[in-house]
Amino acid sequence: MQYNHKEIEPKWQQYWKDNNVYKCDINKDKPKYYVLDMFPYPSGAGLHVGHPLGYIASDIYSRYKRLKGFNVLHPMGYDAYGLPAEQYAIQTGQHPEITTRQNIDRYRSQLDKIGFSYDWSRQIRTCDPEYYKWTQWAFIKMFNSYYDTAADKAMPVADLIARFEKEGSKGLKAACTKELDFTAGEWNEMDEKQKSDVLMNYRLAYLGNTMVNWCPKLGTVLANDEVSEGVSLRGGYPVEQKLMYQWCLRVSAYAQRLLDGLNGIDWTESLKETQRNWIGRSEGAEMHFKIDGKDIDLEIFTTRADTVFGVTFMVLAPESKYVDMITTEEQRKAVDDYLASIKHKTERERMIDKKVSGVFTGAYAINPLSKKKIPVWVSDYVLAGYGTGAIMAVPAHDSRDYAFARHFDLPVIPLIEGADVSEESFEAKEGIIINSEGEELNLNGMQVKDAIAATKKFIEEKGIGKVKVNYRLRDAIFSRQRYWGEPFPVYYKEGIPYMLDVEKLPLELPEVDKYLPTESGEPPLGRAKNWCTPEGWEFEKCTMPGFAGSSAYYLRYMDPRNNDALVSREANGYWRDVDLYIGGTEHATGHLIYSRFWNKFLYDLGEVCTDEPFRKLINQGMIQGRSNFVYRIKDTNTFVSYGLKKQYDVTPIHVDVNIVSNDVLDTERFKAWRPEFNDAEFILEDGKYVCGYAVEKMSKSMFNVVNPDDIVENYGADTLRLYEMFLGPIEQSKPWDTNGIDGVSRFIKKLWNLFYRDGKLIVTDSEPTKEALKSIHKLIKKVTYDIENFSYNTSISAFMICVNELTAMKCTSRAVLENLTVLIAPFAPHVAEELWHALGHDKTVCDAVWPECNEEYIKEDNVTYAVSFNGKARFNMTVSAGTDVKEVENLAISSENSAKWLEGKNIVKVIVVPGKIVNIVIK
RNA sequence: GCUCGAAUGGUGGAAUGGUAGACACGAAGGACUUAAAAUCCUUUGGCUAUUGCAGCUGUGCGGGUUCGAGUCCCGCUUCGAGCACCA
Repeated sequence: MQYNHKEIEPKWQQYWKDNNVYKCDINKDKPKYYVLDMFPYPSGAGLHVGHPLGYIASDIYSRYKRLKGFNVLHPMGYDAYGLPAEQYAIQTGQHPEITTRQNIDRYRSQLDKIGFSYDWSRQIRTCDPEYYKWTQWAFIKMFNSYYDTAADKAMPVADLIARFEKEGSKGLKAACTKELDFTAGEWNEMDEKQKSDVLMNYRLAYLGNTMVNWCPKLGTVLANDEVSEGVSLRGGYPVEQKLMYQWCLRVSAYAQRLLDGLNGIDWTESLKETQRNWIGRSEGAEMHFKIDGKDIDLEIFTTRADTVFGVTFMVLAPESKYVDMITTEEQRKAVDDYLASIKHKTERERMIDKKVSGVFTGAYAINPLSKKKIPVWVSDYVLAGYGTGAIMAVPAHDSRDYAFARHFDLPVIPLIEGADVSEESFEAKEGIIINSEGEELNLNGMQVKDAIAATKKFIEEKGIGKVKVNYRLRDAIFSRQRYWGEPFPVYYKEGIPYMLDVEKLPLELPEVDKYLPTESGEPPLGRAKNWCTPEGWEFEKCTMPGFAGSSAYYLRYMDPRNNDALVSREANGYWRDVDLYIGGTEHATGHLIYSRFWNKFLYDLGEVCTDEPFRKLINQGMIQGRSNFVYRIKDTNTFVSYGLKKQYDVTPIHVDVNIVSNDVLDTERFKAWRPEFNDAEFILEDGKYVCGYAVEKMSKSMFNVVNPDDIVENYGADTLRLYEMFLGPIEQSKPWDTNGIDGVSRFIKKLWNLFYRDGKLIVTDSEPTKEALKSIHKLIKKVTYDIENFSYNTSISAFMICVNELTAMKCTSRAVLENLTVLIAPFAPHVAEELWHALGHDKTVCDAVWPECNEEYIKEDNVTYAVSFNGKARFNMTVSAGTDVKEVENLAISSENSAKWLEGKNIVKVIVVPGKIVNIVIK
């Protein structure tokens, strides 16, 4: 039998399916292991060769762990809600459900061809009502919870109400939108609406008036992680700031826990760093500056408390509530004009426009330490959303304050010895403090670090301010003015939102006639008929964002068909958390933050048993495209080969990489490719047309998309799997280049030929030779080590070496080849299954046991030392294994080869590294 | 601007502080073949030798630690990623 992937791959895929080989259930006799891929959004373009990279890596690990005796949970599903299907629906009128289902089917057939070991019985789709029931359920739970900052966990809102009834807001420690102050009596006097508004201030899922990223083109709001540099991540449309009444999740309440949790999990340092940046913790102080002549405390946040004596003015964000309160009559018009001038500017325009602008309010504040009067200004360089929306300006030591001071000719007082502030600000946080002596506090002569601490202590004691930690992480805006998403389980009665009973879930997405907003500007759900409770109360018309459905899907896989709980206690107690999670870095500040938040919330509720959902995470690199170019001589239809193009005036044109091999163009197929090239002529070099190349994003427009189906068709799934892993470390981004694939293809054939010659099985029961045992046990050791360290490319190299060795020694021993088959099974499951059965096994190779390395076999008989003089290797010396170190030293010195190096020299010392090197230091 | 990574042949990439370039691609030469494909063998970092065994040099740049540095430390350069009027 010849190796024929077209025959064996469909055969074993069918066998695995028929025998439910990859179905897994709770089995308390085995340790569990949970391997998860980030589930895909099924786009219309199908999979390209880059998508399966992470899936192959996780599949190898799953199969390996199974052979190691673990009960492995390895599921797959689809993140089915998303904008592209909806955009397509708007254009064509086709229901997004239909598009989504078609795309899912396409994905599934592509995935099936690669031979993954998913337990498809656990498949989930986020758009299935039985799935999103639990997304809605979690939302209700969040609505009914608040964050107790004393207990540092989520608690029921019912407890909060009980507390308000007894003692009002006194002494409450809770995450909130703004600090409220009321007595029990006041609370009990409030009507339903007022109470609802107060509670909204604390709920983890709340309705709030927030500045949102509004994208007019998409007709929806977007979360911070869905916007980059003022444009939407999807589509690249401009995004503007708008105040809207929206559902939000109080993610910020979990900021510190999200930060702390990073320390205990096995993620790459760069990914953790990205999350730390995103959470953006900064430790500082909140201070009060009195407004001169008014009973107003201006609250600011600073990380540089030591610089208070250098504050020469203050700045408010244009949106700050203080602006209106303190502006004097004389300045009123100037301030109003300024506010109007920036109001029509979008966030993006504000960012691009780095010109200094601002206006004086007419008011003065009193510096609490120096007691000096300082002017208060308004400027858009201060952000409303961070800190308190007001700053104390220290132009000597902050570049933005410096620019502002220079522009409006405000004083600059240097505070650090030797700092030259004539040209620019001095921002280093070190040096000796000067010019900082007040009536009660003197910082002069201190180091910056000590001065910060001393100032913080002082202001706390005097009640001028308090130490405060600020986070950049904002609450997640949870409403989308879209159709294709989870409906909120919310209805409104007289303007007050109420949650649907959990028993009535899921609240299914209704049908609409069109997927556009209504004429009155309501979201598409405004078109749904009878979108209200039986009593006639209207349902929420927004839907949930993309990250809603992906925030807890890993929990649902544990118990996907449970209709009574997101996941049963039993299933969650057994599977616990994801041991290995593989996916792209692009989710670092989106999904991976929301998921961790969601999980921590469910943990607080006692619904899940682990605080962190993903124990180890690997980011697979992006596969880029490798585009090819042909060079057309201007105004002709003649194409010149790469090496000769300099002699002509040429235009590079993208050419389909599928008609190019090793950068050599198939000219006949090129002519047939497109009508305009039918009569193309070529100027060749060495009889070939050589193309240029470039690394670009893999996309249709670059003609560099390589489809995994084509590779499977031509080379087989096993070759595709091996080659994707052989390309380089999984975490590294790299361009796809099909050229090297022949190498792994040859390897599989060589492996096959160890078992078959002239179509006949040549495996014998003969005793394996010592060399064969050594070769295979070295392989066992190497491959085991490499898989554990996700270094798949080097383990494939080891396979190649071993197969070459066994071929050279004509090894036909069953014992050796059986081990080889099990070792290759995670990488190339089809060929392994075929060979395993050929060796006479009835059961699947998935039930085999991973072989153990026997060190006895790989012990070297002889050990070769590199003998060097002063670190320069000069000759090799072979001694028998186990030779005493002292003896090795003597042999090296007395060797003939040493003679000329030692001539007339003194030996200073001799260093022997066991099994490796002898270095003789001479003088 | 701040933070984190990375830099090794023509290419993808190997190297617990111990003979740098494993493995693979590509290229060159050869064998088999009427021919091609497939397969197999040899060479392949650079330079000098190749009628001589060999020698020198070499992991972005400059220093340092060490008997010994691609690997550790300090200072740069370039590229990539994240954050960014965040006070």
